[in-house]
Amino acid sequence: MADHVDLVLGQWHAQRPDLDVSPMAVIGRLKRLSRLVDAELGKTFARHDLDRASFDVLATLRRSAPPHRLTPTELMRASMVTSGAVTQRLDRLEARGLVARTPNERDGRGVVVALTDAGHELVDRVLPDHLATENRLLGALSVREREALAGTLKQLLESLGDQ
Amino acid sequence: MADHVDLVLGQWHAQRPDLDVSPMAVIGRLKRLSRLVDAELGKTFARHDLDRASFDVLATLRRSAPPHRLTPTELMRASMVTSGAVTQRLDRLEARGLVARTPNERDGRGVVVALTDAGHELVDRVLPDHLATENRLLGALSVREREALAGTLKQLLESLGDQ
DNA sequence: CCGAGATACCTTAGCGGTGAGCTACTTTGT
DNA sequence: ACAAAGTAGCTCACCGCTAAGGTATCTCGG
Repeated sequence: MADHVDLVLGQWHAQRPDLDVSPMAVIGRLKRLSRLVDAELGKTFARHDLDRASFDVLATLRRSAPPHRLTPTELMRASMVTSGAVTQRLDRLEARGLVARTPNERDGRGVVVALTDAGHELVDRVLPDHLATENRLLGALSVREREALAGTLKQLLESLGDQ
Repeated sequence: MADHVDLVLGQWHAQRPDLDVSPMAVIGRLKRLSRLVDAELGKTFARHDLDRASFDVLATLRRSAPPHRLTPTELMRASMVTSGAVTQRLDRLEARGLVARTPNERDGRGVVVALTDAGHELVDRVLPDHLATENRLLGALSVREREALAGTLKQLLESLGDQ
């Protein structure tokens, strides 16, 4: 069987046989899969009147130790977006009453973001659905294959200095 | 060793031991790796005064059979973006003289997009640099590991109906 | 204890993408 | 031959993010 990237590799081979395009077999598929997965996960979030960015914040707060409070800087580091993006995400979530900002008592420059009861309930309601979607997306792989894939991806992330 | 996703999985286990969050070991790393790779590839494109979107169009045209002409619809299918995005990408590339739009003689509704000489030269100049970057990003993996990874990703893409 | 530099968060202009909807043209079915 | 449906490409309002820069506060060496 052939996927889109196989076609691309074949085209390159025909047009530029002098180039070694083998890295594209991995990187091209990575990008393509990431896009497809993102779109699918987005559908699940939409069913709960959420988007990826908002869920990202709620989930990061939810999985932190009680009382589920983090600073915007901590949220920024976890989410790989800029500080401006975090500010805007929090503005939206705060307007919906899903998180609350309070002054940081230990640092006059800062604030602390906490899940509200509504935010806590929402993220706990979405989580099982989200995990089911993720599980479905990996349905083609055995448990052993998933573990091997996770290991390889981890190896790559570490080599690129993640965390 | 532990990467960011290992920490996330540990947090979920502590806060919600009832949930099986194992799919995140794959999907979380996929998203994170895709972001890191995108950022690195972007640096290479920036050195050539390009961005990912523009290179995507130029490369798609370049690898198609001579005379390297495609319709906007074909470009849309290859790039996984909407028709509006393709129009805007072509507007930018056309303004820079890297592609040219001509009426489609076979279909009065359509146009045909061709690489100009300048576009052809630019993409051929960027390609080796781009492939070197991709190769460097995969440096942590052996050839055998890369092939296995490509195979697993392909399996997933096919299961999700890619192409 | 003070001044320099670092840090936390926010603001804003600009960018590329989406999604809805438009016009023009082609295809299909009778 | 013609109406209906489909398709090609474009337009535009909106959205979330980035990058640059601002203000307020903290930290730390001298």
